[in-house]
Amino acid sequence: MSEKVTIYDIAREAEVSVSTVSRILTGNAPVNPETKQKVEAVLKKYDFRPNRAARNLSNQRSTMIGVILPDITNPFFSTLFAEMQHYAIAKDYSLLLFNAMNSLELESEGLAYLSRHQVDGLIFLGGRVNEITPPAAYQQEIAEVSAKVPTIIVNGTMPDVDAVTVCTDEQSGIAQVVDYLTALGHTRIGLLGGSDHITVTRNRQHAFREEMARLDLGVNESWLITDGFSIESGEKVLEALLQLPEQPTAVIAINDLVALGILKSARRHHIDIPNQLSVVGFDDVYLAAVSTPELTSVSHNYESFGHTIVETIVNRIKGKDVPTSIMIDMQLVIRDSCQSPTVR
Amino acid sequence: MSEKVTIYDIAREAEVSVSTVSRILTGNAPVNPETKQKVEAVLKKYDFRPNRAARNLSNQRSTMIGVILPDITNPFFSTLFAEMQHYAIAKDYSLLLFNAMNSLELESEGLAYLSRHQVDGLIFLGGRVNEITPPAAYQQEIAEVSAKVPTIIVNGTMPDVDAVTVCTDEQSGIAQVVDYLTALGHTRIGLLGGSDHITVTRNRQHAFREEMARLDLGVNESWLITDGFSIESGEKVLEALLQLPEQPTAVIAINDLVALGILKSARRHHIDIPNQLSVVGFDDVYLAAVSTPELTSVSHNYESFGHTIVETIVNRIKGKDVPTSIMIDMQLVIRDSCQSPTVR
DNA sequence: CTGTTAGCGCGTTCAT
DNA sequence: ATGAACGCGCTAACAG
Repeated sequence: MSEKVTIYDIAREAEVSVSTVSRILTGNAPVNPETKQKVEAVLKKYDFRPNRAARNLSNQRSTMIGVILPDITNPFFSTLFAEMQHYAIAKDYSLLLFNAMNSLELESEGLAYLSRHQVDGLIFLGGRVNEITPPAAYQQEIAEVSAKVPTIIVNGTMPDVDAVTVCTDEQSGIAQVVDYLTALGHTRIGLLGGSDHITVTRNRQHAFREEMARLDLGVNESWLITDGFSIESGEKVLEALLQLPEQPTAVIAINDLVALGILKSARRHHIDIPNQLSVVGFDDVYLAAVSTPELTSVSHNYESFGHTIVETIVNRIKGKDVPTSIMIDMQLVIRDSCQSPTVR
Repeated sequence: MSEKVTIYDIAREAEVSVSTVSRILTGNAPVNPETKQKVEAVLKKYDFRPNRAARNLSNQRSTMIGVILPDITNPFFSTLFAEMQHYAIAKDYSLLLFNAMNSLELESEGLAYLSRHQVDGLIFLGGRVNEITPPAAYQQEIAEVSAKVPTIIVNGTMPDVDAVTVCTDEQSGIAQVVDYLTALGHTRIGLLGGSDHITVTRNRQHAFREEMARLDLGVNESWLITDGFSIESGEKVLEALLQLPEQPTAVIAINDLVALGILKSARRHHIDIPNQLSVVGFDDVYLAAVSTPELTSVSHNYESFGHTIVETIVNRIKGKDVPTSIMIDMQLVIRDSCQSPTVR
């Protein structure tokens, strides 16, 4: 793989010393314009690429940023990853991905894996950082790693860990949804999906209760049903909802996959959406735009989300000061899955 | 990031030479069991991890395998990637992913990117290797890279390029679908989606014609409608089909996303699936199992698919002989989107 | 079986 | 502004 040509080769051919070549390559020191021209000619003659391993060894860094996430198959993560990679490469960093296959245990292997690779930074999405009370051992692992390498936790937290958190403004996102639904005339609203031990569930439920209270609307606690984050979970929570004596006229799903499950289950029960029930998703993954009906959802701005994450970790790596906590806006995207409640 | 301890440190503490430590680390030479015990004690006392950059520099390799694919957001690619990563790590290799965002141009950047990283091997999925007549420049790029680093092309080809190809047996997959549909009583079958300039489209159309011919069934060429590979494409091709004077009783979609689009469009037109039209997908992505109705599809065995790809590239990297072309079985997965044609 | 030593390719003081 | 020389951490050839 390596083009066997080294800086010695081009130094010889350009009749200068290796240090001069190195200086030109790194731009870390002034070089006479003329000799610079001469060397650069040789450089491009051989299409020279400095050896990465040697450079890493000398620099004591890898210019790689590790990413641990629970499931690259999930459109939320894959979309965000794609954006992050785009910006990372633009900033001359590489993203090394570890897919934990939804296993908190495997995340430990991921930590070891990325450690072995001496990544310069670490981005942790989902998984253990989303646990409301993570096992001490898991917490300890992250604490150790983050003590050595700049770490940023996305949409999660980890007590006693020195990491920057970048979160999307779920509070505002949920508030926007509630405002939208109530403006349509809904007062009976449910919040479906998620898991009780996961922070995003708690956060969104909390935001929901707050906004409902602000509008002087009551929350029917039996309409907060948790089960998980998958399409299957969405099917189940709607089934559960239908068992209840009373039903809401609108439901907010913890994420789009759950919303899609709700849509699927509703079809089976011949419940017309949005006519009989309004449904709102969360995350605005690309599937939201192609479901039937197309799903109204709360969107992360994936581009600026990914940009901010990478920007932040790079700044931390370079030792710049960065806020310990960053918030990204969310935005309601209105499609076809909601309407005013019909009088029944 | 690096635990400042080196093999010199442990050599000193274990009272041996660095080479002995190195030998133990690599297992490349016999070491006295006793001294081995002694050293290993020190090794784990410090939880020693050899510096990767140094090792790479010395070994002239990176133990990284580059992966270029068009869209990590596509469940086919993300699922396959997850499997490949799993096996790669088990074999002590790392996968460095480059997501080309559906741009053939960006693939060139990806090639350069992975080249810079001196990956030991390259896996190319989709994109230019799927073009029936790729631009010469693109072909040239891959030829140059594959001359230096073992390359494997998945479900595609590239003329005049020294690369191993690993393909799934689309021929058999399509045949299984046709056999299944005809066994149900269908004789009027269409094949929807894909693009004319893409090999998989051509291959599957070819397989379709062959199997239909083998069964003495005619192919209505107007029922082969191409548009693309997305959900939106699926919607469009069904719309186009409905414009035709005659319609098939069953359609095979070029992939599951197209099939999902067909399902969506059918709902809008109040076409009951499978009652009025049977639909079969291809790839068996996880969405197939959660659509309404659940989609009958042809499945790659993702696990053995990913395993084979990684196994093959690793063997090539190690200089072992590998077949230049490998075929992976596909398997029909029957769900709810097909039934016997109703008499109309 | 073990120790010594010379690279691997590049960045970087320290002189000049 | 430029060059000589050393260090980064590890492997492997060469002695012993």
